[in-house]
Amino acid sequence: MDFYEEYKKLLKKHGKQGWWPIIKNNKSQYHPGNYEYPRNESEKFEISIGAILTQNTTWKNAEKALIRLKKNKKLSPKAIINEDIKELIRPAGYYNQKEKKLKIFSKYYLEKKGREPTREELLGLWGIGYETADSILLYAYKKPIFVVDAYTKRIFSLKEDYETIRKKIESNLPSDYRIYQEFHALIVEEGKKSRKK
DNA sequence: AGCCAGGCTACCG
DNA sequence: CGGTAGCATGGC
Repeated sequence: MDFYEEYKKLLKKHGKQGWWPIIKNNKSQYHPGNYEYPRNESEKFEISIGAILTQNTTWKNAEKALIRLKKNKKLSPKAIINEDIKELIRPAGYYNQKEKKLKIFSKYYLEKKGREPTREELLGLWGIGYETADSILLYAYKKPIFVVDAYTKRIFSLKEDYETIRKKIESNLPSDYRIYQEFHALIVEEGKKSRKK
């Protein structure tokens, strides 16, 4: 399958998606066509936390949790490590597991002292699997790594395992993080719409 | 009123 | 290895 053609078709159909959203004034701010995000460390951290919160959950619910963390000044590695955040992240579901995941990620985040994370390190953390690791690398660190999700498999009828699919798609696209970011977001948009009918 | 969301781990055979 | 229960809230 020519995934670059599929990408262009979806782009024409849905337009630029502006992922990953950043919380501003208590709502998700998308930035279509602007690939400069994230602009600082706290935005990188926010994207990473959002990637964990949205596991098997709608963005709407993850967003609620993110906003509550931010409102209560708890959207920082230290606060997440030291405070009880279960009640704040409750809307995102699985709050017991997700609190643990956020604490583990936050410790790792501090320990690496500003150095960029590696894929192997992220995958080694409890609570971070392929999709979450790759979302962090692609959207917070602009690494040209394609994020495979359930929609990707369904829309293109792909049955292989994660890594096989990822490499197959990557080898059919220009190695440009902006295209990877857009394509994954477009697939989610297409997947959400095509399910409702 | 059940099914599913921008998954992952643990455990089973 | 492949398959699946459990985790939990909120929207439709």
